[in-house]
Amino acid sequence: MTPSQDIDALKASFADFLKRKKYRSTQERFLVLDRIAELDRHFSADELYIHMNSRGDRISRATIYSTLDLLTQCSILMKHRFHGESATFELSSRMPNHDHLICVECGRILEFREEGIDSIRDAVCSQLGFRPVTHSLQIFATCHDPLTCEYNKQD
Amino acid sequence: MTPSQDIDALKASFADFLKRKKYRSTQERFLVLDRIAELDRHFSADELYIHMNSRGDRISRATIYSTLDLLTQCSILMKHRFHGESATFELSSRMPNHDHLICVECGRILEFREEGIDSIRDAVCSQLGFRPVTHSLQIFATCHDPLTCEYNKQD
DNA sequence: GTCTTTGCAAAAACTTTGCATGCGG
DNA sequence: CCGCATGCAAAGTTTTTGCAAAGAC
Repeated sequence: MTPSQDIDALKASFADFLKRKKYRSTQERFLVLDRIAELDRHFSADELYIHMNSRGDRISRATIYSTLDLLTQCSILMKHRFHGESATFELSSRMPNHDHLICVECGRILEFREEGIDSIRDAVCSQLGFRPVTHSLQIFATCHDPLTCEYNKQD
Repeated sequence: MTPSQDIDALKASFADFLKRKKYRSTQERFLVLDRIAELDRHFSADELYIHMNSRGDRISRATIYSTLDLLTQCSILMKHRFHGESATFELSSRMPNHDHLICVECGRILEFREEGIDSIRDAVCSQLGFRPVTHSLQIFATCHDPLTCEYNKQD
């Protein structure tokens, strides 16, 4: 999905951010970015930690958390907080400008694109005197067919 | 802000939900709803626990968490997960259909209303075969004037 | 060489669970 | 009175922090 050629662009962008903020360019920070590109899906900090260590990288949770925070600061990563879960991350470039629909019955997460949201975001920001960085729209909904949902206590 | 006459409507709606789901109508559950209406703002589970106990109510965290979950299930409460924070709740009726803009520099949270979001939500749901329950739009942005933001490491 | 970053483990923050007691139906 | 709900404390999760050692500049 993400063409591998994009990874170099992400690394360049990350390197630029680190330099601007006077943070150091360490091997671990770029290794984390590599492995995230490899995963190419939603993931939690701990899932990434397990992925990397089972793959042979020796890296600590502290470094993972710290690097995820840096990557989120510079918008390479998008950080989501869906209900009841630990934080979920994904590459912003993986599927630009998409949002999420969460089934409140079974917890499924669907991705969708809706062009109109960007203009709403920009309008709100200019009205309140802010410069938009990013957004996260979460729609909570139930299946029309309750049989496909597992945890419906009512039926 | 929330007229106190609304509290009875909320209680009736909660009672109805409990009956439908065959949950018991306990004093604690309605007391929690009373105190939430009293707060009339965003709050975390622990803030409510402290509010109630410093007010003289003797209630446990377990009951708070359990009741907040019930109140969220029946849409009386809205549960938000902003970045890096514990879950934040608020009465849905407090300011219907509003969303949040979060300043990524200083963490301020502003509330706003934007009518267009509802139609986007409904369109997405009908397209994907879901029935909308609620939504949460979080816009992350920076102040135009960086001086009003505190944590900007760059300057 | 200096000073940030890392790894490790311990701690903190937040939430859930187990069990005995209490109260709603 | 039966059985779910509560209170308490303990355990579970997720994330952060302190400190010594390693690595970036």
